[in-house]
Amino acid sequence: MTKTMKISEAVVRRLPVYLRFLNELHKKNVQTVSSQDLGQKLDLNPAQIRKDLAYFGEFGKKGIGYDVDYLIEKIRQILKLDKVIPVALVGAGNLGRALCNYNAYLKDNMKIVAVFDALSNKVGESINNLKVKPMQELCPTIKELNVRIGIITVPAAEAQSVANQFVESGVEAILNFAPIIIKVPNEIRVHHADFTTELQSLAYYLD
Amino acid sequence: MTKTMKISEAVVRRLPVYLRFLNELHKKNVQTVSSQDLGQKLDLNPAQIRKDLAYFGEFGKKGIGYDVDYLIEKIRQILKLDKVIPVALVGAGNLGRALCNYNAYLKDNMKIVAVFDALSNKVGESINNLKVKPMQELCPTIKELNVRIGIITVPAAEAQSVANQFVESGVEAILNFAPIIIKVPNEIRVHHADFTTELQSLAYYLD
DNA sequence: TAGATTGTTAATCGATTAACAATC
DNA sequence: TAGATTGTTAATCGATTAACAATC
Repeated sequence: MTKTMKISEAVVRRLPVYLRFLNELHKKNVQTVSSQDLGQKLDLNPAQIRKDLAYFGEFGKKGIGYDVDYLIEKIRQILKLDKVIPVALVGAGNLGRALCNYNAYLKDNMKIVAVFDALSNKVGESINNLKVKPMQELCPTIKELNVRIGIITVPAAEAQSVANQFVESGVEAILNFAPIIIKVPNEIRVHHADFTTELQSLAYYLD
Repeated sequence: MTKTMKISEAVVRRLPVYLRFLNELHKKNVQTVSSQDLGQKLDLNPAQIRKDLAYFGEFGKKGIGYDVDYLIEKIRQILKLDKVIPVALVGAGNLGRALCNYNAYLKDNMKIVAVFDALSNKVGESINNLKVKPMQELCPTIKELNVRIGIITVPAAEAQSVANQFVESGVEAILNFAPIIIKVPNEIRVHHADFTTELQSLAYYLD
């Protein structure tokens, strides 16, 4: 079924979750896993997991399940994590620093290769072996390092301007942590990762 | 339509987005807003916005739109943000510190009132006027301060244990930043805010 | 009154789940 | 062979969007 076909966002968002758990199984030397097992651990319906994977190919064996290592390889390919993806981050505040230091965890081929900040007292600081650069260097650096994804961790007031600069520099996708909806051309993908929204929607479920 | 009725998660997640934008309008002294305006700014269908709000009451005026201040008040009530909600955080690493310092932004009545860490060298540190406490004090402190929401910013390996302690202490909802699915009793609400997942699903959309 | 915009019903669209033949 | 589990179709469920009468 590897045809061209719009895969729903919900499916795409589950793939990294599968990948993460498969990586754990790999570390534990588990060879094989069934959709049943996966579903139980990830709180998902097994049929859904099988269907998700089947959009991209026939990765399992009937009566057996999925080979862990093979499935890891396949999901990495699907998510384009089979080669290193250079990422840039703007906003060397607390959150930005946290994400940079997480770099180690971003093993699956995501690598923050440049950090920028508008404040001159931040510029030149070292974060996880990266020197913070001034905003003027954003565009040339992004082009030079072939950065494909941009992360925004600046205050809301500056987020749109940073997004514009990312777009002009040729970034293809943006992860925005600022609490504001940023507008970009259709061909650029934006994900919003705003934890105040997350926290406030949690409050609804309090008794 | 203020009946008891299961409101879908998708609806609840949009409410904080509305609230945030309405707060902006309020600051600009805008009196009234239509679902049309809202939809355009937030990239949502106007009909959807009207429907979302209509689950909770009749907040608009036909031919006019919604009174900004009144709608803010109503959404705050719906999200239970009309009184202060005490929040606790475990894990005083980079991410934890970032969230604590964000406290200022959490104006809408979410307040981090306690921070914990398992490492003795972290304990006693001051973050945003809060002293980091050792894990043994988690349960008594949470009960004393009536903490209702817990935030987890520890490594994946410790996240489940922290969640268990939150649950035992009487926390009602958890926001988990650790890259692992944590298991809790049904009556506890958990939201996962894992940015590696977010970043990896972005990669899918690269050309 | 004419124009605008809500609240709500009906229509559409899409995603999840159940069921089962195929097969390891 | 008997048991397990996939891939996939069909059934269900739920969410989004369109349309429009009500009304400010």
